[in-house]
Amino acid sequence: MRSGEKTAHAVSTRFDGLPAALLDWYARHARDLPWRIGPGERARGVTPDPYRVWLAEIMLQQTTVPHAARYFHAFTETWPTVEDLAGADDGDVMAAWAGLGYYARARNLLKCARAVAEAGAWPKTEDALRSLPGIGAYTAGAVAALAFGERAPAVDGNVDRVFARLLAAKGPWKEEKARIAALVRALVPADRPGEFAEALMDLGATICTPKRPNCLLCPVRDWCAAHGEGEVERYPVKPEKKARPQRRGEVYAVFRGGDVLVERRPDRGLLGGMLALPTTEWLESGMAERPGWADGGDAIGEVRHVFTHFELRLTVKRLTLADAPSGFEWMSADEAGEAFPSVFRKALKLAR
DNA sequence: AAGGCGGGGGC
DNA sequence: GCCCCAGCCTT
Repeated sequence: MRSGEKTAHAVSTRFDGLPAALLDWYARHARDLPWRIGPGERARGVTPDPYRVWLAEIMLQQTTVPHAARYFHAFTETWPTVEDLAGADDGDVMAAWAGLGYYARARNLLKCARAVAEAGAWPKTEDALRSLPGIGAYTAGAVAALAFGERAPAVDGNVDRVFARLLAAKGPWKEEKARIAALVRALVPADRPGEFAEALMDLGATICTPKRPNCLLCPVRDWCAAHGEGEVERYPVKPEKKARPQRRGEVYAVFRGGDVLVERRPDRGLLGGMLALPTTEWLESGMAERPGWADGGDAIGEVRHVFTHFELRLTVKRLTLADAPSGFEWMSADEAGEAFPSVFRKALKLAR
């Protein structure tokens, strides 16, 4: 027997009964989330609004449920349909996303909404969804399964962890993830792909947690190789992370009455497209050049902020100017504070 | 294939 | 402090 056949056959019987056991558990323990319809409604043929499913999935990328939920309510209140969002002002959307992070998501959110509004309808297959801005492998599968009932897998960090444990996956993490993706695709039940996706995510979020998993309550424990080994928390085995370097710079809180000086950051790169305070470059060593108009300000303190790949210490200087330097403009400090990403919110709060 | 890209909460 | 989280895009 060729190894491919052997693997495929082993997979097909190894997890017999797991989807049914998982769905049975989900019928009793599904989380009630704002973008979901319950198992009961789904059984009566109700399907969720693709716009709400998509919006939630984008917000949930690398983001916790409680954090995303607050933004989900605000967005659906302000822009109830994808056509509403497509017609929104860019700055309004970026301001509404402020504080949620990974701002390329918001830029792609608008691109995607406008593409869908222009087309007049959502693409309804995994492959077609995958080609839209901001929709990758996970989100395409999730929207296809949840909103359109396609037999597609939704493999996120939760599902990777669950299957790393079921398989006691000891190999290189990249290879294990590819193996898991293929396995989950093969296991999706044709009649209930959306509930299967939600069930796996709920299992990962509430039972098969990163720390102290609750194996006693796990509906798929009988299939779990890691539980058999008695070392569930050992999995998944991920590559080591690199240390975060330190960067430093200055940021300027420049006031004119109740207004503060702001700029719009370029669309690419860190905090791209976001409203910002004037700042020097942020360097690991050496002193960044200070703009001439910023000489003479009072250093009033320091803010620290952690980004994905570096830690930042910013000296905050406060000053007043009569005229806005080229490239900057005045905005009410209250309004600016709402539209800033977190690092500039911290600096403004310190300076006020 | 690897690295850039936010932010908050749990422990 | 360190960990992780409903990942995607660019190079």
